[in-house]
Amino acid sequence: MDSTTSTSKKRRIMIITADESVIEQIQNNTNASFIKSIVLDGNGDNVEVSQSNIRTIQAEAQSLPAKKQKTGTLTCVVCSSPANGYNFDAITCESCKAFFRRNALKDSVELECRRGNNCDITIDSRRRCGACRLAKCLKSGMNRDRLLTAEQKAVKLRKIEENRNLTTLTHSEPRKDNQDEDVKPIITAVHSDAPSPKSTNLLLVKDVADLLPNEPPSEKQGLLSLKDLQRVETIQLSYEQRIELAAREGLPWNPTVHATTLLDHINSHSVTALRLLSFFKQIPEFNDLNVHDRVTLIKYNLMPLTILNCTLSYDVKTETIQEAKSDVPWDSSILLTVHGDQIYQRVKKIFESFSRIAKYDQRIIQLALITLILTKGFSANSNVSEPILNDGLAVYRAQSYYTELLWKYLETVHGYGKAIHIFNELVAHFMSWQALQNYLARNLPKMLTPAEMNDLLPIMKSLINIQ
DNA sequence: AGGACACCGTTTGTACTGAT
DNA sequence: TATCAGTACAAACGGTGTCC
Ligand SMILES: [Zn+2]
Ligand SMILES: [Zn+2]
Repeated sequence: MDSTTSTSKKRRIMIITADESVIEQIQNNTNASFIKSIVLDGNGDNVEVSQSNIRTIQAEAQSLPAKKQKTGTLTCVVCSSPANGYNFDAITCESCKAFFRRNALKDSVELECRRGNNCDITIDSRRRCGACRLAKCLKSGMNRDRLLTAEQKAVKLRKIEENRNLTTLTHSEPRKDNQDEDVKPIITAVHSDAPSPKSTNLLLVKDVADLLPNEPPSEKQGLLSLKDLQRVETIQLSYEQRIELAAREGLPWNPTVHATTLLDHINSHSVTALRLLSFFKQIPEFNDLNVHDRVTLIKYNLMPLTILNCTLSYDVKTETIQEAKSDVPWDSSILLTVHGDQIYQRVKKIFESFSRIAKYDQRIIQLALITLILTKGFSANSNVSEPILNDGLAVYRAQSYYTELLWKYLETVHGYGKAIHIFNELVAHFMSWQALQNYLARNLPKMLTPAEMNDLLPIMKSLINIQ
């Protein structure tokens, strides 16, 4: 583009470009009040873009300082009002930025055009139709992915809060019993601009509210960094991808087939196990371990993790577990018939406890799964001697990393108090599960006839550890 | 019937904050 | 320092009820 010289009173701007957004940028490149009058002028009859491609603009007599020019050079690609820079990957004005932040995740039901989905969006008409404005935002290159997720917002908030605490602590001597109640604003603040109660985007509101700290952690350090959060997100994705990955490598059992006998049930479990394995294989620290150690960890730790793993696919309503859409859902009745009511109730209690955590935040369970698969001697079965790890240090390092990640995630996202509570719950119930699981593992082979033992899938044979 | 107007929840625009 | 997410808050909007 070219902008030619200007006399003291007039400036002529010529735009030569195929990029409409550039044209729009240049269109309104002087001080806002003046631009407004120009736009109003042409807008009475719905300006067509071509008409304003080349436009003569009179600059105000007063000389504009350089800084003014700098902030006024850009034009919103959505509505053509003055812009400052990129917002969500497009050059937009502040109001389109705010609009996009508030509406980008709404669907066509919440934002519906009352005309023909082709409303013109200008600085004056932009607020007349949210649907078309959002459509134009997206068409103009604004990117939903640039919105921070609830978790990311919580992380950011925590960081700010942490900094505040730190600076106030270092600046003023800590007073003992301070009755001042100026901690609140942070908490109320988040809600004020959140979607209103009427909006259906309640999930987000709830998320953010839940994520807020209840009490400031006395800890000064060790909160989740953005990288950490991305890692957690990747882990969640890996977990979701396990189904497809496992399917690609081939399953020894058809998960769409209903299992009737105990043998069938056990064999059908190979699908769950292989999927879980596919999840772990996506974890770099796990995958980098040497083969022997990997096999050892899987062989001794995978099956006990089933109870945790299943909570992620548990449907509270139907009380069934279903990992993939096409899978046959199954329930706990087999446990009751095989192990009896007493055992069943104990397992159920533990399961429900984990299930509550899973329902609260699946990522906690996913991180716990990784932490626990990396836990040496986890099966704690005195009868079976577990092989020694080749590179125990690497396993230990990986395990510490994920333990810490889990803790940081818990503390940052759910707050210190909740983190303690959840962590306690996880550990306590897992310890009782260990004991119970040992008992079950020892009993299971007794329930099968020798012939059935023979029909066990090889993978299940090795996972159940018979011999 | 209908215009003027207060009321009130929602939406929008803008100033400002803070991390990177 | 510049940039770009976010929050805070006030103005604008739009639907509703009330009075005349
Ligand atoms: Zn705009
Ligand atoms: Zn429209």
